[in-house]
This record gives sequence, C-alpha cells and structure tokens, in this order.
Amino acid sequence: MEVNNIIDHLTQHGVKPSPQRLNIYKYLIEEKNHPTVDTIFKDLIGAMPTLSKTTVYNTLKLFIDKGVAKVINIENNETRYDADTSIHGHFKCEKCLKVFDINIDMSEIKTLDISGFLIKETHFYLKGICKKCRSD
Amino acid sequence: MEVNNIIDHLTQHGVKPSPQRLNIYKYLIEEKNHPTVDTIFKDLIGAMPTLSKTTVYNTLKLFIDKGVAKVINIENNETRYDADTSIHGHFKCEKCLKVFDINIDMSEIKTLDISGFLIKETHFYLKGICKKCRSD
DNA sequence: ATTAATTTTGCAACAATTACAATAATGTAA
DNA sequence: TTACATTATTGTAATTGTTGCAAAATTAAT
Repeated sequence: MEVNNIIDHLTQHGVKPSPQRLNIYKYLIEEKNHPTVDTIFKDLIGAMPTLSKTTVYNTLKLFIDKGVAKVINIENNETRYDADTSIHGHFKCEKCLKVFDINIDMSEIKTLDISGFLIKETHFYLKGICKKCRSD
Repeated sequence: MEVNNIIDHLTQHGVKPSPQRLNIYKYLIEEKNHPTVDTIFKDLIGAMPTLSKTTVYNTLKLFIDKGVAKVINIENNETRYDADTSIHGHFKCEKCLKVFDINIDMSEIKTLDISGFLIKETHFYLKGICKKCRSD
C-alpha cells in the first residue's frame, strides 16, 4: 500500500496519522508476522529511537477501537496483532512458532446453539506443525 | 459422572487422583462455567481451606498434559479451562461475560492453505451478545 | 517403622499490561 | 508570529496473572 493510501485509510477510520501510528501501522501490514507488542517495539526502536512501549500499547488499542487492526489470541501470554481485519483464521506452528493465515468459510459455522445471539467477532485458529517443519 | 468413574477416568489418563485433583476435576465437569484459576480457587477454598492457588495451577497444567482438560483462550488476561476435551467452540457474551459451548462441524474448515500441515489443536470462538442479554 | 517418592503449599520472582502524570507536539485564534 | 488549548508521546510506578523454588505434608515402598 502507498503511504498516501495508508494515511487515507487511517484517517477514514478516525485515526490521526502521527509518525508513530504510521510506522506501527506500516509495520503491521508489511511484516506479515502477526507480531507481539515486544516484537513491534524492538523492530521499530532503531528507526524511532524515542519510541516508548506504552505508545505501542496505546496505538494498538486505538487501532482495535477504530477497527483497523484485530487481536490474535493464541497463547495466553502473547497477544498478537493483525492489520488484516477480514474474517480469517490462523495456524501456529509449535516448532518454528510462525503464525500463518488460513482462509475459512464461516457460513458453515454459524449454527444451532446460538440462534438469536449477536455475533460481533469470529476467531479461529489451529495449532500443530507446519509443512516445512515436518520435513526438517 | 460418578466419583468412581471420575477416578477411573483420571487414572486411565495417568493422573493420580489426589483429593485436590479430584475436587478440581469434579468442579470442572459439574460447574460448566469454563472457569479461570481464580474462580476455581475461590469456589473451592471453602471446602478445602488449605488449598493453594499454586496447586490449582499445577493441577490444571497436569490435566492439560494428560489430556483430560483443555485451555480456552478468549481474552488475553483470563485463561479459562474446560474438562470437555472434544472439539467444540465457544461463545463469550460481552455483557453477562458468560461463555457458552457451541457445536461446530470442523470438516468444512480444514482446507486449502494448510495442506501438509499437522493439526494438533482446533480452537474456535465467537464474541458478541447472547440472546438473553439482547432482550434485557 | 524408616526411608523414598510424590504432592501440596507459601512466598518470592517474573513478565505483560495498565495507570498516571509530565513532557512534547500539534492545532487554533488573535 | 505569540499565546493558549488540545492531543499525542513518554517514562515510571503499580497491578495482575503466572511460574520457580524450596520447605512441609502426604503417600507409597521396603
């Protein structure tokens, strides 16, 4: 995505694009690694030496509120973030620890037990061993 | 489930049924509230006044290892536990905070992107407002 | 009964996250 | 521009869920 498009996208969602926010958002969409706060912080501190970890937390919370990012909750001690807000699933490899995107067809899922329930968020993930790690 | 059945079930999975383990497991299957460690501890400390929170942690970790319980990870700051180890999903109501079980047909899901991947765990959950809370 | 092995317990340590107040940056109106 | 108001960023302290660890208690074995 072009920088101008990013600025538009954030602005349209009510996120004022400060330098920190821009860099964090760019990082989220360019590195498709579903990073943790710590990863984001460590990868950006070089380019923005004054960056504070609190800012990363604040910014991600803002992104979630404004709907330009989503939380991925696979392990209870590592919250990850994803700028892809479409409904999709994840696969976490227990060996290389990478998180992969997977497409899912949710139409088959919304069923029986929860008729009358209002669904706001859909989360799906698998854990196991990825193809590459199995052959290593 | 009868107590003897519970003992058999735990034993068959390699869990020696101490009083603490028995009570925690019974709590898990009787109260279908998908409790947190804190909830379990607070609800059992009356009946077992010497119970330690560390024991609850240890016991649940053992249950997971031995396959008689599963982790439910919906919020990043509240790990919940479930003695139903079959593949099923959950719905968390944002208003009353209850967690409901939902049946899912996983055959529709395992797809494309992850051919060749070894799947060990399947997790699915929704968030929203439950029927009762919508009508209140 | 002694000894060995396992389980439980309490407390300290740790790590992720949040609260909060101070500082910095930005926007606005004269 | 200058002065003022608003918003964003930062650093530190506090909080919370979890784990590490060694001592005490319980259970099993000889």
